[in-house]
Amino acid sequence: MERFYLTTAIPYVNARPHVGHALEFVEADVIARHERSRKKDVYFLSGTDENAIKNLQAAEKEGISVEKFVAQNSGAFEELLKALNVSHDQFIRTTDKKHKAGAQALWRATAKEDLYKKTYRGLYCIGCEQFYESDELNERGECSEHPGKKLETVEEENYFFKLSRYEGWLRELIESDRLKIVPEVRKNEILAFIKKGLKDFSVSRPIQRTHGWGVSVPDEPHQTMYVWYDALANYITALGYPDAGAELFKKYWAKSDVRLHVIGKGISRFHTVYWPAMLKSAGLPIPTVEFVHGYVTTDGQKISKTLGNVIDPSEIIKKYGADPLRYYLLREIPAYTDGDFTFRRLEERYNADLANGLGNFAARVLALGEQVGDMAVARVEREVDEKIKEEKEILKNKLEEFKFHESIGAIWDLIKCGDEMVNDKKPWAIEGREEKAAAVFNLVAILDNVAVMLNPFLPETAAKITESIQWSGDTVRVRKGGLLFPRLK
RNA sequence: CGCGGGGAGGAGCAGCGGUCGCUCAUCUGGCCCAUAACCAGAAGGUCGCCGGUUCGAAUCCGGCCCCCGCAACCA
Repeated sequence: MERFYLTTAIPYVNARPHVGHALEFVEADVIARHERSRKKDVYFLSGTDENAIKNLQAAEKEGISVEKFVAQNSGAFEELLKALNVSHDQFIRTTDKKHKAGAQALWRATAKEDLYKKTYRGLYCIGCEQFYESDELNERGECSEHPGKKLETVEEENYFFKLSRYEGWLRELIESDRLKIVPEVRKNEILAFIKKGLKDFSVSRPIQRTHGWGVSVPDEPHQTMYVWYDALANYITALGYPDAGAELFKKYWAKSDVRLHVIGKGISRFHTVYWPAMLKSAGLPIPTVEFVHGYVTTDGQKISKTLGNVIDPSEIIKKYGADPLRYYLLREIPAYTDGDFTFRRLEERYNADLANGLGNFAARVLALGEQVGDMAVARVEREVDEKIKEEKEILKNKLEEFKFHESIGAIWDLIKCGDEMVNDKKPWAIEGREEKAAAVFNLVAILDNVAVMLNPFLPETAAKITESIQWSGDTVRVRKGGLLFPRLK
């Protein structure tokens, strides 16, 4: 059986999840559910990245311990996954002991010549506890967060990773699609970045700055791993790396047919440049595909706390339900670029597509079905059958390219076709019971297939439809349930 | 000259060399199984501006204007 491993990125937990995180979770979930339905052996990982220095500062601001702080926020992410009905198999936290040990093992496995110590010298802001480049500062040479505070020139010794050594290899890897980056725009972006020349990057921080928060460098008690170095490792530590006997690691990393990372555009460099190089250095297989989605803006603006336009996805779910949010993210946000979220648009989509489209089609077919009672299972009309096959093919092909918005569109094309058929055949006016039942049967078949196609996208709704169509031997009976999506307002 | 994306009817998008297409909203007609839903049809655009290539350009080339991202710890 073909093996398929996929992951979401593990978000930072210095704040609660916003609607953008929901986009990535839902997209990854659609892939996972779709591949499972195609009888692939799927393993789906999500989790949280908790070892960043910034968590220390954020926790301090709220006056709680950093452990408690990250646990709280990590919990919020896990709850969001649940509320969205995401079907992940594991949720990893990078503060897990297992993960930390795994990250250290990856460090140890890294080729000796790739890790070296170097002195770093830069402008350091005591307030922010971070380095700044001179062009990031204002005219007086101060950071925007702490005006009036002079930056200090600080010198520290860090470990560096010899990324430069992998320049040619990475370029070939990506150009040849052995590591496939979707969409093309992102592939080109990364190639342009590589062609400019790769610099070695710092992979550790002195413990004075991290206060011991994070994963310590093996045999170097005074150094903490750079948070990205440990974070990226989550994709394999979750599977049991480095334990040689770890079944999951063998199955879903070492010998998997597909290793897919679903990530946002802001972190593509880490995933398509650093991460493959780190794995290569440690002699491990690299990912096969990386899908880079765009960002969700709200009212056309970038989501940011300072703008105060952060939308809490759990609020949307509470008000409209999980499937309507899933639908909006998948249909309204173009898969390859940024998309906008507004409540107005959500309500428009809800009424037009979910209530009037899907919901109403289901209601009229089920009502007709209930009228005729038991229907004989027969071959569906050729025309209908072909239409169903055609739309299923479109759905599958578009999904393989991660074009969620176009993929889900195929289902609505089928619904449209079903609606036309109802108007055209007028089953309610057919006199003979047999003829009437036969006409309705074709409509039920369409609805049934709509449910199957809908399953990866709107699992709750798909299940409701499936429940109301009862197949038993050579007859099928239909039970009209409540409204799938009551119209708003 | 830092890199990239984009400017299309009221809104959002597909098209990327051959009569501007789709969805939503609007109007008219049909239907009455259905959630004032569904079906058919209509109206609405000089495809950012200027110039060029071409028999022919939203589509290719050059210039300009305007938005928006990224620029090595943002999904």
